[in-house]
Amino acid sequence: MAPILLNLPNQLTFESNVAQTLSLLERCTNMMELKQIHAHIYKTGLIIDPIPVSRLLTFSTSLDFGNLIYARKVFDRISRRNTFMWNTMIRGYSNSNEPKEALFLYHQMLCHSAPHNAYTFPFLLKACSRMSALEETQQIHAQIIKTGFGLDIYATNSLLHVYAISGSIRSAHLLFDRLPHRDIVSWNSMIDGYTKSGDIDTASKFFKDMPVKNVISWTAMISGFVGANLNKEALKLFHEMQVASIKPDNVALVSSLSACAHLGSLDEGRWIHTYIDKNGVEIDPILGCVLIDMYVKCGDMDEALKVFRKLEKQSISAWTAIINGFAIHGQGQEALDWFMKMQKAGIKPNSITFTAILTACSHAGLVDEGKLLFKIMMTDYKLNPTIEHYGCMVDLLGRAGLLLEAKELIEKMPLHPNPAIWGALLNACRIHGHLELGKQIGKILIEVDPTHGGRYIHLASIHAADGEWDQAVQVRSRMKNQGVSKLPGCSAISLNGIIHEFLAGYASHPQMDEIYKMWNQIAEKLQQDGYKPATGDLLLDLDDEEKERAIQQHSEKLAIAFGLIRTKPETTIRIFKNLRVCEDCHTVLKLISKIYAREIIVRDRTRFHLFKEGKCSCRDYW
DNA sequence: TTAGGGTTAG
Repeated sequence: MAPILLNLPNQLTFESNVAQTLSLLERCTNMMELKQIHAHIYKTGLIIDPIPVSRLLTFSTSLDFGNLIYARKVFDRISRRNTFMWNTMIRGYSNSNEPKEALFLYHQMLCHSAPHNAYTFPFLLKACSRMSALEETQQIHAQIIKTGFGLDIYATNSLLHVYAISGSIRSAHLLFDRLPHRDIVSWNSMIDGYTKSGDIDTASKFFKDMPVKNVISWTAMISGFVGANLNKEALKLFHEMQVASIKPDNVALVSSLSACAHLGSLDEGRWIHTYIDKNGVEIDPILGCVLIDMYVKCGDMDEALKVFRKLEKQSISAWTAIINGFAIHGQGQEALDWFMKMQKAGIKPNSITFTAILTACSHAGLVDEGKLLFKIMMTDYKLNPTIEHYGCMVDLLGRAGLLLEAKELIEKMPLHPNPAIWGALLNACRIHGHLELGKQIGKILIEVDPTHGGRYIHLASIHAADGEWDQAVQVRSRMKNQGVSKLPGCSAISLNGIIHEFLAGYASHPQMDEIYKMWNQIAEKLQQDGYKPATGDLLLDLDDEEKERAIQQHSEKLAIAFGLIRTKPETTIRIFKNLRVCEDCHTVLKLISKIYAREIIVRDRTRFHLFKEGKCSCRDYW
């Protein structure tokens, strides 16, 4: 380690020693150097001077290079601690993974009758916000008023922020209304609080009403829209932000890229990537990860890999995003290869990496590999499986037809099964025709998830598949009586940067006549190829002709017909669907890829399907 | 000293 003290003269006056030591502390870049300076401070008697000691604390509590344990040892040995020192330690803990310690320290501060200042409360409240500690926040709120800091904008804004994001948005709103002084931070916290409480309308109202907006206000609203799955609104706001001449920073770019990933908007995503390159935006680890994920979810693995290779440092999240990319593209072996590569590069997989690799095994039918990975995750990596991992395993076993094993896993798992777990098992029952078990699980699912329309549809379709039409109709009416609606199937296709959306059975597009005409042509060619509509997925008690008509109006069929009209021969057609592709549409898309010699890429709710020459990349395993 | 970001099963 560099001997930082080498050039320090031996004989110094007290004053010039203070000056030179402070200058050394300013240049200090790591704990080893800091320890040398600390020894020097001790040896030369500077330890009685509060300024160098405070600087020691500031450095050793810093997030990047600090060592909080060391800082605490220094702090505990200081005989006369001033408010700055207490605050520095409280701030250190509030940013650490033991924010509770900040509150303990504050308690000690009170016991020592050390005076507060305006900096004490924001640090303390930061600790509360990290823990969502509402009761403690209320106590500190009282303390703020008692000690006369009730009008301090930093203290009140910090309070507002904790209330807003810790599940007490009403307290935040009350406080906001009573504040004699509000600034942009107060408004931004309200926007963030309302979006995090799921009330996007009130958040929008605050955004609209605020007198001045900065990049944080715009980003809080954009990420609020993304969180509410209103990705189109998020991108619209991103554009409005450019019109308002607000320069997006990394956080704004991350939120907007995330919206592109959800929508599958490759063109928009590319535009943002170009913006990043042109403006020399530094790709930090989060931005890098989201950029990869955007390309992954828009179906462009090659570009995702290019971004990955160009990253200055490949973080665990970047590796995970790539592995997940291969997983959802059904390239199980590549996912496994990258998982090995990652470990060779010295990166230890985390819990999310295992979710990605188990998903890869599940989508590719790699049962033995998945089982082994699930085991070594616990034994070798000491990671406790979460509900997500169990979800992957139930899906992996269920899809492979090992239903009993999947059911056993659910019964034995130490966590309470959630709707997703039952959903995975139900899907397996549907694939493998285990109707009795399917009915049992369908009933359980409706009980645990009564507001989810898809659950009723599932159960009704299983009854229908078993010819129990009365039961199917009963489930449907129960759904109707409960006021639950089904999420309509929606397929989107992007042409020249414009997204065209199609809803199942809903003739909303201006070119609908042309689209139906095209579909009739397609249907004729399909028939010539020996295709018969598979109506098994339909739950309604319709006659066969009606069933055929209903199935012909599935959104992906309308989107493909439109894609064939509007794109040149041989162009790849990309479709994004909000639900799972049905069996009939899957068959049809395979045939169209052969008859029209087109590559068709469909991203459904869970994965990508690449239809080419009459086959699908999922090998009909989805 | 206070406010906004990511990768995760179905």
